[in-house]
Amino acid sequence: MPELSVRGSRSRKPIMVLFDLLGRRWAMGVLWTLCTSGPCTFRDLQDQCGSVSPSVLNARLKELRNAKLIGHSGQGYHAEPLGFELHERLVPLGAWSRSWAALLASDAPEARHETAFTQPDRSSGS
Amino acid sequence: MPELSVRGSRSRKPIMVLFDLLGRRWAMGVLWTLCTSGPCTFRDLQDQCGSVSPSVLNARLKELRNAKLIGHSGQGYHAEPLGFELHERLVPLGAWSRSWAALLASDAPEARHETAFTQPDRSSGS
DNA sequence: CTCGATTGCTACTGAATCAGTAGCACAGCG
DNA sequence: CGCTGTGCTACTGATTCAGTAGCAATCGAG
Repeated sequence: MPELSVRGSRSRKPIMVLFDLLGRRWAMGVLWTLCTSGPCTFRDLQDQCGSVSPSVLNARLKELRNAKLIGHSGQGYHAEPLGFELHERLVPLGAWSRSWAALLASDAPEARHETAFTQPDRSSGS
Repeated sequence: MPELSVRGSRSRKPIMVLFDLLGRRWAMGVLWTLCTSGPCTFRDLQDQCGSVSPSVLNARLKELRNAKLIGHSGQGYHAEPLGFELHERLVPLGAWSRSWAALLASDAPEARHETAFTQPDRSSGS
């Protein structure tokens, strides 16, 4: 029963519980898409998020639904009030991320092929 | 070379790049700890985050450093200006998470053993 | 310098999660 | 009935994570 042992939100602090929920592949992306692109169907979400695996998408959808962040109606999936609230707190991140990305790009122009974080090497100690 | 192929931040949008960076185990937790508990050593971080694997912690540390969010001095690891900026945007999440957790707890008091998201089961026992 | 303690980090194994593909059940339409 | 669209599950292989052990370097004490 890995449900009650592994991802036990290592802490009781709500912020850590939230980080545990959002710190999963596509969790924030799905919420963001649902809040910015309006209601989407399962397959719309797959397409807009870059062909996520249906298994993973379904898992995130269930978790997000259990967290009361999103819901599912006849028109597809949609963000619920709580989800929009969280999204509101995430919006500043979107603005900040742009200046941050610009700074990173200007600081290491030749190193930002893809992710820019997972460098192949950082040798040259000291 | 998984560095340039897998986690390609499925999108070019900075927000998705950021979500890709933060959407990993302990990424946000490490930054949060560094910003709230001040400079920490490698092992302090391990302890305060709940015994993270050194391999994973080291990976997050490298990514966060490449992202210019944190740095490493003689006194241990510490958040850099950029990291504090991001933390500032994360603080509202902390406040919101508390009311959210309270709502979730009052809505399903007997279901919030641990994570409250990963339901133990949903497919009738067969 | 040697001892012991601390720090930063790597290596290894097994488990959990993720990606990618195929396919099924159900509903609406002609 | 056949066709299309939607929601979702199952399966396999790859990636990531957890947990443990251990090593090189550093620092204070003797």
